[in-house]
Amino acid sequence: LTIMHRGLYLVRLALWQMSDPQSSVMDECTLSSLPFSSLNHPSFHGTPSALTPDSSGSTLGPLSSHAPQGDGLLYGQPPGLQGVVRMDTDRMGGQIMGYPYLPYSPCLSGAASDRAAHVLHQVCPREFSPFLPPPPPGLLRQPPQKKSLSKDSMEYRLRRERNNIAVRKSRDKAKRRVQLTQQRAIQLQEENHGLQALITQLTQELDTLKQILSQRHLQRRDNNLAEDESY
Amino acid sequence: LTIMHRGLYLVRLALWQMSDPQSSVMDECTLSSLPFSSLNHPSFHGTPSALTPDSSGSTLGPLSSHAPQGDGLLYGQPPGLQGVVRMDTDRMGGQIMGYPYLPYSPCLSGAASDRAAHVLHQVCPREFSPFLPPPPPGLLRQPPQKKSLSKDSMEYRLRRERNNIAVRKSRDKAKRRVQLTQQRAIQLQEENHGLQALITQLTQELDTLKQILSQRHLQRRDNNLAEDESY
DNA sequence: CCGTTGTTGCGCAATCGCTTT
DNA sequence: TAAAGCGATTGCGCAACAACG
Repeated sequence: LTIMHRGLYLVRLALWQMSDPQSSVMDECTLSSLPFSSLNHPSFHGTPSALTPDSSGSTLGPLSSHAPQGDGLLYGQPPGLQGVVRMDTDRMGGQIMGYPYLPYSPCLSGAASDRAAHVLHQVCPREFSPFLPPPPPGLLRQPPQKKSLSKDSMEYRLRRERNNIAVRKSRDKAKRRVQLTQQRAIQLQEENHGLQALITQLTQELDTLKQILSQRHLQRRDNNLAEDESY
Repeated sequence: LTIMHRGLYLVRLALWQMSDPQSSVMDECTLSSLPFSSLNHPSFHGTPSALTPDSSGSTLGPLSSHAPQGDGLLYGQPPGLQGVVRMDTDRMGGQIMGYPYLPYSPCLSGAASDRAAHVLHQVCPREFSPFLPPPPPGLLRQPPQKKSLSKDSMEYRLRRERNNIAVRKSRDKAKRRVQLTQQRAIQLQEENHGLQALITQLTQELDTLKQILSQRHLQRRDNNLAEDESY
């Protein structure tokens, strides 16, 4: 079991790394264009999604609120709900080598967005709105109750397996993206150093020339003065 | 077991120092110091680790080999095993804002070090060595059988909860790191543009001065010629 | 509207690296 | 010196969405 496991993993990893993004060149700048959307909205909860078995999940509710270290009080409780903020990258055929990959997350700031998202989730959560009158009940299913796929159903396993594949693919893509960003940052840094050196050199040259010019100027003025005197 | 452990650790350390990708440039400022280790070894399998319950995992073995689309044949089988390459960042209090965070992955360049690790893995894998005679069985436990923590034991839940907290923390850190890298890349890019502009300006200035100087030169020579003539 | 693929947070298990015993 | 303990990482599967088609 595990041997196969490792073997297959190695194969996948090797193949992945073989892809070898030779982005080393990428000439000068580029990157400016940032076709990134941002900040999706939370959307509602009541949608049980098509792939939900008997919901006998392994969440193991209790025992989750003591936060051992002083990690800043965070990480204490197991939050719930996820994926409220997305970034909608890709969506054009898996373009990884396309430059605009830097601004991955739309909320480059606080890292608190997740928790914020959760809060937001709890704030405007449930149904359409508590302020609006309930829509005609004949047009919406309160509990959509799509399909309660049993855990051992073939359909369920098929869906799970497909999703697992998608997940692996997506994570590989994310990893590549991060690596590219890192490479790019390093490259940019080196480029920066080169440019700084060039600027230093140019500045020195300029200073030299300016000095020469001013000396000529003085010299010429002296000459003129001499001529005036001799006049 | 632990002997091999330490031995492999040394090997790993050596490999790390051998790899050292960006030894080429990067001399100037920061970023050069790469406190990132790399190349962990896989270590053995039979060790149930201290935190392993009845192993009634939800792996759900079968049904896992059809790879629907043409995703490149990868992502087909459910691999197993993980964490072959580590980087051992942090380890100083969670420093995130310190610059040296770019080289997250230790294999920024050829990505061959990973393969090397894997190879190493397959080369010296299983037990102490197939070539050595088995050590006195009284001194080593074949299946260490640390503790078969039951899934519902308090100890198990405590460990799980602690690990969950650590995982959340680690992932937050990773996310912050990625975001910082992106920010940094963007900032570097802007800086690059600024430097480019400066270079353009300096070059123009230099050209102008050079022209002026050459003109003065010509003028002075003409003057000299005139004087000579009038002489 | 429904089904499929892509993302993402989370928990689990395996391991690693380091400290303590 | 070896083993135990513990936090940190990471691959993986699951479930809930999100985005398309």
